[in-house]
Amino acid sequence: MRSRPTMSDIAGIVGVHVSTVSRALDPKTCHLISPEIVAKVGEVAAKLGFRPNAAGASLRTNRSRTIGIVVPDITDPVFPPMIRGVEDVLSERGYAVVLANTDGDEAREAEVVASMLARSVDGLALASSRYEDKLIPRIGDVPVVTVFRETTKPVAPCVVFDENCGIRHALTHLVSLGHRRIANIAGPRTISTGYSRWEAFERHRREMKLPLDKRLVVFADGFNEQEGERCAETLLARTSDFTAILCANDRLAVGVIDVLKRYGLRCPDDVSVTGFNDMPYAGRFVPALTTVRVQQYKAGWEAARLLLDAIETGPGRRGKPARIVLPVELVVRGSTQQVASKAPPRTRRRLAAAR
Amino acid sequence: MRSRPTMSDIAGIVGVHVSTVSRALDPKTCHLISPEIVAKVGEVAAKLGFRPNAAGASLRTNRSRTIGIVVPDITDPVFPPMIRGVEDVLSERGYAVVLANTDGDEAREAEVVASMLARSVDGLALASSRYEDKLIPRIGDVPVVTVFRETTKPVAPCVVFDENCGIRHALTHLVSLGHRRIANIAGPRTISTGYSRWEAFERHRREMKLPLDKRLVVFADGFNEQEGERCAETLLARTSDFTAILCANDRLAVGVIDVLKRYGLRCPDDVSVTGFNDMPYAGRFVPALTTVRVQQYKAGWEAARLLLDAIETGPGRRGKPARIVLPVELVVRGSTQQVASKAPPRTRRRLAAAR
DNA sequence: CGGCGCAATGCAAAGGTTTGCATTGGGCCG
DNA sequence: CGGCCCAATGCAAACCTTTGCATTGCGCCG
Repeated sequence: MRSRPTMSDIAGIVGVHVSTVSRALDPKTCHLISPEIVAKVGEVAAKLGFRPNAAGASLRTNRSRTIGIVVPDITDPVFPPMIRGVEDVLSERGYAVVLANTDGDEAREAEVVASMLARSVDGLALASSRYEDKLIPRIGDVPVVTVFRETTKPVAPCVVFDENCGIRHALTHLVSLGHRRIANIAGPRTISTGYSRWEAFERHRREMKLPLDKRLVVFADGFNEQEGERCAETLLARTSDFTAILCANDRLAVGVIDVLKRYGLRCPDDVSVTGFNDMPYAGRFVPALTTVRVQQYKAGWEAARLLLDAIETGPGRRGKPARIVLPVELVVRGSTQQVASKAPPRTRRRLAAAR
Repeated sequence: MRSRPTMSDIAGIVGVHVSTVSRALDPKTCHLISPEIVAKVGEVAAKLGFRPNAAGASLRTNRSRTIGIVVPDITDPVFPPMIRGVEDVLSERGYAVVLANTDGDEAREAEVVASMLARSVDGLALASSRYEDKLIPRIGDVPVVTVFRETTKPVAPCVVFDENCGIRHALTHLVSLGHRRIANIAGPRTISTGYSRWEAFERHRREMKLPLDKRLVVFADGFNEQEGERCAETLLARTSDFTAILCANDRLAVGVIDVLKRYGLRCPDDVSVTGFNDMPYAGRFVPALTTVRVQQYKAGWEAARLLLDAIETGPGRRGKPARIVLPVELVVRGSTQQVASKAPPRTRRRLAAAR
């Protein structure tokens, strides 16, 4: 069982020095070598099934043609399209992608980033950063971008969505349907999306002169169905004096709708609900989710481009890091509807009956 | 800007040889070194923020503590849970995961596998293999497992589902609802799941003495909604003499249901439809999908264990490779229903009207 | 015809870690 | 008290590639 052929093997066969082989095989340096030798080397390499040993190259060059992607949980449907976007850009340029999940845990994130740095990744795409992130500044000299999220201080380039605009669209839509008492299931404010969607809700609520009622705002501790359920329970325990619920994300909305149903409230007949992200299949749910569409794939795509720029132009740390804001789009579906004129009292009655 | 600290740096500070540092840092060899030195080395390493350079280690040992996962498309919801299962097992043991998509393209798969081999992955989990796979035998001496899929010749260990049992459950369920004329949207027979689900359908159709009608079987070229739509169109163009459609996977079923609706046929009122996989959120679709639940996460988990075994026990190529078959479970939801006594003629009439 | 420059190739070091073998020193047994 | 063994550590090679510099040989210009 011969082990993997190396450049020395090729050099031996062709009868040249190993450095010649190295140059012949590299498109950027093969012009230095006579065409015949380049041809012969290529031929022998192919016959032997030669594959350059990445470890050797990495050791010498301190680069690995590998980048890391860190997400909270690949099982959350918003991430796969983003990851795919990154991979599509990068694999075309010969980069490999190493992936890790953190479950939103800060310590775990530090671990996986360390493990990636140990593997000499050339760049990192973080979709798991917190709004006040302590980790990124300590990463040092490997390029980092954040995707879907950003940090309070612009410490790394980021690709984010126009959250403010998205929330404004959703709220405007609800108001145009006659809703005035609108609850907000907000995301965790420790995460930029959670924070800015909540902030946008408050801003536009004021501007649209909707009534202020602190009971109508509940903060989730995570972006998932379970938290959506918990928050809906909390909300309903406080009051049922609302006709619509704006949720900071689709999965929260799904959980909320489940609880409404459990309490005998129908969506959208009794309560309209909006989500955010337009996650895959959101249009096939029952009810089909009215939500804000974001370009998940594009975000990954842009993040990868940013990363490539940073990697290939070196540490151009001049001025502020780039901040790409992708436009969003409201998608109106079945989970929102014109407010029923007599909705609030009826809601209350049903709720009482369900207890 | 100091570059990354190395073992030499630590050795210099502590005043020992670099090999001593190496041994002190490795849990498997640190018993060879006096406890005081181990402590001091650990201390200095921590202070310096030392991270072993994986390239150096990999060069020396020919192992990288990295494994590769190859999937057709991470955007297909069945894969993320599986990937997560692999990662959970592996990351705990200090392995990193590199991920690649192939879009089911054979050449692309060869490419990404080559790129992973160049990076000295210690193992490969393939969810993209074809039934007659030419690639795996050429991989050589790095352990491979296939997940979700298998090959005709048992050339590598695999983790698959009990497809036969799943199809039997689905078919039994439909028959118990009074369906007799049942169409089959089968998957590509070039893929083991496609092949064995189709084969199981035929076997159990015979055993249950359901009528044989070749027009009722349509083969998809891929497991996605678009192919589901195409196949449904094909089926309807041939005949509408059926009351149920058994689909080889959920995404096909989703596409099928779309087309039925477009033709004015309601699911489940006019036609019952079953899927396979119970992909995430399949229970929230409209109609909620009756389908066969498979353990995606568990499959990844088992695959990772198999891989670890193979990696750590060396090439124990004795006997046939392991074949783990995970049990499945029928999940009855809203897309199937008792056959309407007058369904077939009515179906036909509606179909005619839609044209 | 001599010298210069350039094209093609060789040389050797470097990069960080691991590991078989060598060395040292101390303790223990005979 | 001498010899032996073991524990602790050092030494050096090996893993494979890249790359700055050296070398060679040839062609061309002056």
